[in-house]
Amino acid sequence: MQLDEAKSKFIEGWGTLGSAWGVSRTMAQVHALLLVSVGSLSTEDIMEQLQISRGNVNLNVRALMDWGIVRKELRPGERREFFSAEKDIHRVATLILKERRKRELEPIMRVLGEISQVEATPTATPEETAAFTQMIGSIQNFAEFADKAASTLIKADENWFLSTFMKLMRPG
Amino acid sequence: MQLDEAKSKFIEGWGTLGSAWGVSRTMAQVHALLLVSVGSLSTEDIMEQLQISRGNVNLNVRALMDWGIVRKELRPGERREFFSAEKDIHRVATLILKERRKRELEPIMRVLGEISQVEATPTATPEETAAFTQMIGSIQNFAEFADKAASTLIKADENWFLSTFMKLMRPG
DNA sequence: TCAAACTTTCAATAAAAATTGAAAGAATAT
DNA sequence: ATATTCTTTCAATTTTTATTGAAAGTTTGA
Repeated sequence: MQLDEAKSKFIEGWGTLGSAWGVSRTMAQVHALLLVSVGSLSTEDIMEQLQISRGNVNLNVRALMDWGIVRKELRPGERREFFSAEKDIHRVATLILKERRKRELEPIMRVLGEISQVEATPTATPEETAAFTQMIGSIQNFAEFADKAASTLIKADENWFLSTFMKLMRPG
Repeated sequence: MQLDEAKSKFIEGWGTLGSAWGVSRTMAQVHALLLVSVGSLSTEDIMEQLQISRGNVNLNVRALMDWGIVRKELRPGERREFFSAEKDIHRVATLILKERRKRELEPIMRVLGEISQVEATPTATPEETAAFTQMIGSIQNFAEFADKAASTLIKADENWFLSTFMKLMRPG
């Protein structure tokens, strides 16, 4: 397979994966393109390679910068902006986890906290109320567990990466 | 807060969370409704409580059954079907992880495997090709790591649940 | 200060996804 | 065999989300 074809397949696959996880296809594709590009790309480069409009590129590179996984790069003597992706995939994962935790875990935890203080009323049987409280409690517990697990995971991943890196540095 | 209000807030919150993770809002809401309902619900119950059409209910309960987190329940002497959600949240998480692994991890792994055999051509510099191969390799490694971590996590979670359960069973 | 070279914004438009509802299909009882 | 009750399907529609492109905004150099 040729490099260009391989890049296209990656961009397509990454886009599909993204949209399955609630990231817009184009945003994931811009990310993919920057991941497999050696230097940094200008808005026009991205427009051309993905066949999308200027506004769309601008929107998506800014979103990617909000996630902390794409950086703006300024070249001396050039007025226009260039963009490059964080290439360390472990850092990418960490940054995405942190951001999703803030955007999605925290809001649902707040809701769960609020509704866990449901009071017994004549409208609802005590059994119903108890069952509800128990379900919410177990979801809260699980969310806490998942949150801690994710933190541990990030650390484990860093260690794993480090040890792999060390092995590479000291082969044989 | 009253039970009804709390249930509504949960359904809304779960729906929002779902759509952030690539699950349709309505599907997540049907799941949420079943999670906080004590018995099992009929199609009409769901239609009424979520104010959605019959076809929509049918589509979404079947999708939830595909995920293995909702079951069809038949009551003796009743012709219509009733639905209930898996209430053990750890099992829910396990089932969702398994399904997403199959649906999303496996396809992207296949693509990564294919494109990792990119060959050097006159069109692309060796540096470009090498950089690409390295990036794909690190994504493959990471995906494998994440996959193993998820399996471990599920087991850890089961143990955690078991130990919590044991404590509850032997209090004081 | 002005012009040139960019970036950003946003109303209009297009595309994608979700939803409806009625008709067709199944299963069960009489 | 027919009626009844419920489930499933799917073309049409609605809603939501993404995209465009041109105008407005910004920065830099002369």
